[in-house]
Amino acid sequence: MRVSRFPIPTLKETPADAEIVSHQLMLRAGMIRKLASGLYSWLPLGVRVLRNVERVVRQEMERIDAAEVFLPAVQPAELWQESQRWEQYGPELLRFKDRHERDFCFGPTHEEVITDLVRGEIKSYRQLPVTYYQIQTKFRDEIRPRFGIMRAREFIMKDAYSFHTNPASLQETYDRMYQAYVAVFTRLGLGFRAVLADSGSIGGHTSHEFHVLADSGEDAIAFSDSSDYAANVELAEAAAPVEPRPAPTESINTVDTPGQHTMEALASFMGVPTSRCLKTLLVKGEAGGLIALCLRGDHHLNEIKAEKLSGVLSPLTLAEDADIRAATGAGVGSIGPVGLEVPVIADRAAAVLADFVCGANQDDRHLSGVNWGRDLAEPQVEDLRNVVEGDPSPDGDGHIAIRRGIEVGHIFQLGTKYSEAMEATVLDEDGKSCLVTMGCYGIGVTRIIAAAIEQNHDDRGIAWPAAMAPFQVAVLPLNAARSERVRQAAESVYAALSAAGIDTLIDDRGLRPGVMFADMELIGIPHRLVVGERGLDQGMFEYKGRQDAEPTLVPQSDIIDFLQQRIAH
RNA sequence: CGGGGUAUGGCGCAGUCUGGUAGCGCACCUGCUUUGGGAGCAGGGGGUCGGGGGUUCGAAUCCCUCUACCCCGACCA
Repeated sequence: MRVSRFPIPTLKETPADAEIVSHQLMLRAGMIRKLASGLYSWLPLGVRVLRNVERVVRQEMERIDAAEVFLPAVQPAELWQESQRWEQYGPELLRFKDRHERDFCFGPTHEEVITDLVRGEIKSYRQLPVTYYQIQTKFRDEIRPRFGIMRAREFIMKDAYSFHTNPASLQETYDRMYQAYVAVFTRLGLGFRAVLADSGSIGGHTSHEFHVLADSGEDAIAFSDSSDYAANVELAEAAAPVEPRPAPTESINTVDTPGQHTMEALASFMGVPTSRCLKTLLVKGEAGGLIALCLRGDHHLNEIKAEKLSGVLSPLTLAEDADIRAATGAGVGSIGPVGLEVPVIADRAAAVLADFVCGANQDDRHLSGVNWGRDLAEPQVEDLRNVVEGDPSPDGDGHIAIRRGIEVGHIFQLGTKYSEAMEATVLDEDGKSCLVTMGCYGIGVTRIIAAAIEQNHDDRGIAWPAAMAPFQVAVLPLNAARSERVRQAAESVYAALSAAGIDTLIDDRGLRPGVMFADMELIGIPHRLVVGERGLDQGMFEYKGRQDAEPTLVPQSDIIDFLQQRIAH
């Protein structure tokens, strides 16, 4: 392509409302422009990157025999009512009516549509297993779109759905899909990890997320420092302390604690570490009453773990202030489990505290020297908290380290959640009707692009991994307007590279060298070829890789071979 | 939705407190010079100051109201 006919509107200045580097660079490189909150137009350069990512994804899907489909973005409410998700999904689901006042939504995902398709088309176990996939625009009305393309409302996703007669077959496809994901992210040149994950609202059980490791990531990933254990912090088990609870040494005592409403303030006021304080949270129970959740003062509640406990309302809902006062006689900040008339569930670490500090259920008063089993009943003990750096690894090998990750893929074993709700059945060998078992597998195609930039940039701009680069080579003629020799040499090498099947961009804008250099570095073209009088006098082109410190001279006659080799690895 | 902030030419900003009819840098257009790391000089075009209402002789500036966008928290590929 010629830059004169392939507009790349680069920006010298960083747009004020772009927070993270990938967002800034995508705007500056002229890949995207914002239309409205969470909605972006893709310019020609961005589209080329997008197509490259899609191509790799398609190839790896085809390699494991997944078949591509294209599904409606607009979906009828009836389908979502069948799966119960019309009610469950909440305001994130963009709903609207057509001219006949019929309810529709813009698909945030396609489980319902694909299940509907399959139940109509697949009748026999002989047709299974089968895997469909789609690469399409989806829409989620995010509470807070941010970070540009990273958390947009409209985004492109690859979703695959597999259908089976039994869990073993699902496991087999799941494993192949896992390997396909490893292949996709490896080919795209990303530093990533597969981690154990929660399956969330989509349902099902076994689940892995694929995360690109980056400090700007929105997810916290727990790793073992000595084994290959990796899990989303949401899911990582906090092992029970090995040390037993110490014997009580203090007696219970009521202390006036005016104005001490945070754990930090309370701990310093009482002269104890926050790890000797007990934090009590009141949440709504399934039966309508309240349930007290107790944690060590230095630990944080894991809401996903909490809402999975029987008796606790899901989704987890904190009690209203009025209900808290009615149940405890005090306000938030002064509540504790002693004398409380509601069920008490303590985190494993909180359950081995002795002589601890907790709220007295009277405003501005706390208790010190409190002990389970002596001053109040032994609580129900559960894993309630987020793991923290230094915790023992749940697999018993090593200790937990926590890093940030960008979730770019997620695979689930759905089981029969959707087939049951939507009555997707096939006839088995015995001619009996049985529910199909499903898996689903997502890749955030647009998000991958932002994640790749987070991992591959420097102070000059983007440095694309080869598989994503919008062009492989940039040909830069210096002073072509003054030198017919330069112009012709540049045109002929451009033609030769293009003929050799190499994606090449020639900067024929006739700008000063510095501008071309800066633009090509900003947009991240991996290989740069400078054509100037100086080099031509020696029969040379000047080559520089995006990450190279110094250019190298390459004989004109060798240039195609030379570049093909560079591009190949 | 709660808390904080912003809105002035394509982009980045000043001007707002203390009302007097809009400015700077970059970008854009023309000409000349220049040309191996974002050129120089000269000339030029472009803004209902987010919308509506009000106060005033006069509003970017003060008051009311609406909207959009950004940041911090709860949602997810």
